[in-house]
Amino acid sequence: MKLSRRTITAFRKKIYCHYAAHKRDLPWRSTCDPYRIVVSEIMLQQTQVDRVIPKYRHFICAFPDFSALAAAPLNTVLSFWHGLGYNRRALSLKKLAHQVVDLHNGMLPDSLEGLLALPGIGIATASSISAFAFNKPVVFIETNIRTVFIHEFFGTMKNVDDKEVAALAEQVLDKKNPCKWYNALMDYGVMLKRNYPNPSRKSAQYAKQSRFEGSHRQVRGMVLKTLLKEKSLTQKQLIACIDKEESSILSALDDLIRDRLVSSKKGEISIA
DNA sequence: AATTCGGGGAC
DNA sequence: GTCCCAGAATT
Repeated sequence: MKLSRRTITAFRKKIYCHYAAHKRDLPWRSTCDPYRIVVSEIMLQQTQVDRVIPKYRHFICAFPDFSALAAAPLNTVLSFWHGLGYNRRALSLKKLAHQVVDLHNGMLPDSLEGLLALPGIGIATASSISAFAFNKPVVFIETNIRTVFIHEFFGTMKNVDDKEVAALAEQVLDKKNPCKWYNALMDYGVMLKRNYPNPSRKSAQYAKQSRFEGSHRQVRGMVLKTLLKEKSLTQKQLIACIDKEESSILSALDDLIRDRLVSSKKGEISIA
């Protein structure tokens, strides 16, 4: 879809007007420190803003820079992470900090390729960091952005492909102010979701998650939480702590060990 | 292209 | 109860 000059101008004006009136004041918006932007972006992966805010503040306070995070015990990092979910992100983030310190002299790479080479960073996060930390005019899509374009340009159409969304995102991007632009765009998407049934359901990329209650990842979470509290346990003790079938506990434990979140040495199980 | 990974709050 | 979340890594 090729947009006219007038459409582009009007669209930008609408987004920026909404931003001027309803901008969200978020803690990671008051900094350009690449470390803080990285922490916020990783935390925000599949995790709602309201839940990230307090966690982000505590995390930054406890681990103020890459070297502090790299030096911290995983146990401590995970205890700050608890409540955010997707605990592998915490491990990836800590590894990332190590790499930045050891391989990049403490400076976060500012190229997309450099960012993509870091653990836990995919194309969406690499692009977000490029925009928010380095103010680069990259084109990217995440759920709020997808919401805006589907709602504004695709009407009742279903199975809208991200390639079509990206083509629009490229045309309307304010290349002089990418950081501000994307913040404004995302805030507009948040507003839309409050007022309409989630427009992202009309995306070809839309998929509903499997239920959490009774799931394997629920047991994983319980095992990890138990180990954070008890520090070190035998397999038998661990099983006694968790009200689930022994087989599912052991399976979850295996997965956690495979992910290197947990280690088992001489029968003693603990956070890696 | 499909799965898996967490956990909490809004509804 | 259902839905969703500033996605990434693995298969």
